[in-house]
Amino acid sequence: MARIEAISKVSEVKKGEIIFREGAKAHGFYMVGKGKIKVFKVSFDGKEQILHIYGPGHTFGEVPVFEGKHFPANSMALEKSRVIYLPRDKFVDLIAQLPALSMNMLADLSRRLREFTVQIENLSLKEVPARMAAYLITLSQEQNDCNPVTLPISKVQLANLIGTAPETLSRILKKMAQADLIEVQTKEIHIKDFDGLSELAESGRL
Amino acid sequence: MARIEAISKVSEVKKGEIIFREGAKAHGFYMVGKGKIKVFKVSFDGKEQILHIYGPGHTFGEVPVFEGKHFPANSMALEKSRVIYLPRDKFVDLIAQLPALSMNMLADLSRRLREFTVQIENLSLKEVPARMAAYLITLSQEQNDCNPVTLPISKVQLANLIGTAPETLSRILKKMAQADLIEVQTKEIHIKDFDGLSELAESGRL
DNA sequence: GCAAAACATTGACCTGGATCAAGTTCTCAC
DNA sequence: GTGAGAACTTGATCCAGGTCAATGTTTTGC
Repeated sequence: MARIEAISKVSEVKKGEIIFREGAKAHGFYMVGKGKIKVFKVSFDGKEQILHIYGPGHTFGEVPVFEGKHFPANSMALEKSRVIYLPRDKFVDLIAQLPALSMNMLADLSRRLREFTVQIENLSLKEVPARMAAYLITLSQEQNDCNPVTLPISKVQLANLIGTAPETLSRILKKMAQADLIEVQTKEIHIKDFDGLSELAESGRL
Repeated sequence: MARIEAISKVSEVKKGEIIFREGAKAHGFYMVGKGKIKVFKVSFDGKEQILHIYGPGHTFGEVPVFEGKHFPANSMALEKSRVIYLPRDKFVDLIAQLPALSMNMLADLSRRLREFTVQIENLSLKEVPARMAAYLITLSQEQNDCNPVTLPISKVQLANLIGTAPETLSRILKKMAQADLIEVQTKEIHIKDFDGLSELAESGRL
């Protein structure tokens, strides 16, 4: 960590600020120090699909460090954040010196590949209610099973993350509440029927 | 390569044979020697989404070598194939001895992450005609721009790869032919309007 | 070389979810 | 605190594409 810090450069970014754009030439990658960063794709007509949201301690934008020269997606701060920049060349030197670091990177990239397989499965094989249920379950686990869970992002962003429109998300939360699965209060969601939600995430229809 | 061969074990698989199932404990990973292997997810009600199809020389199933213990998806031979099995432990030893090998692995995993971002973009932000056009363009590049291109897989598998139903695929190929973009003859597709196809892949509506 | 199975096409129909439009409720800068 | 602008909800409408069913065409195993 100390050696990584020695080669890094910190910068503050405002909410809504772009860190990098898809296709831009990459000379290094980033780590989140504080705040939330979304990595996302944009369609021809402006629709957006979030690939991942990163919080403190997570790195992002590493793909072009190891392969290709350009970023495969865009990134933007979802709130006032601090990001740490790591120049490619110096990081590659560091990897050569520290074999453990390369094993960590391999594990990290593998974990992301696993996450992407889940995201592809969700987008292609599940309907919106199932994706939403799956998201709530993941969220509940991340927030160590406390109840109610707190949505960490706006519902517009959440819609972009699970691949739907805000209107649809709104309707589905309402239906989930009507089915006594959850109780929604702005950003707080109380999970009333965890098993029911799991079933919905697996196989379900609302 | 010689060192890799020394630790590997070859086996022949029939068309339709499963190599590994999602969730199965992994003790190593695979390389294709001959034939075609699909890696795919299956939904609760049996629908299938192909994540990738691997040909000779490509490795697959590495994710659990570096992270987690279980395969994140299923794999099956699309035709009579030969696969080479590489035991995890011996491969990890090899990586420790050969730093260049770990850089190759990092590049390989990064390339796949890049491919998955494209697949997520396609599934979430593009309609079926655009996905099909994009597939044809990729295929044409893979087959060094020769015309006509040859579909390497059945249309059922192709539908599972681009995330649609065979019926829809059929209708879209017909529409593309009507729009004078392509000419279809069983597995041969002659590309008549490459630019039109590119436009369709980017932004398009048919 | 032929039968059976797998693959592919076509038509009719239905539905999940996107889009558009119009309100309502939050939130945050001043 | 308050007002402007996000963010969110709700209703009405529409359509891409999935499903079902029937038929035609290739491929394959023997």
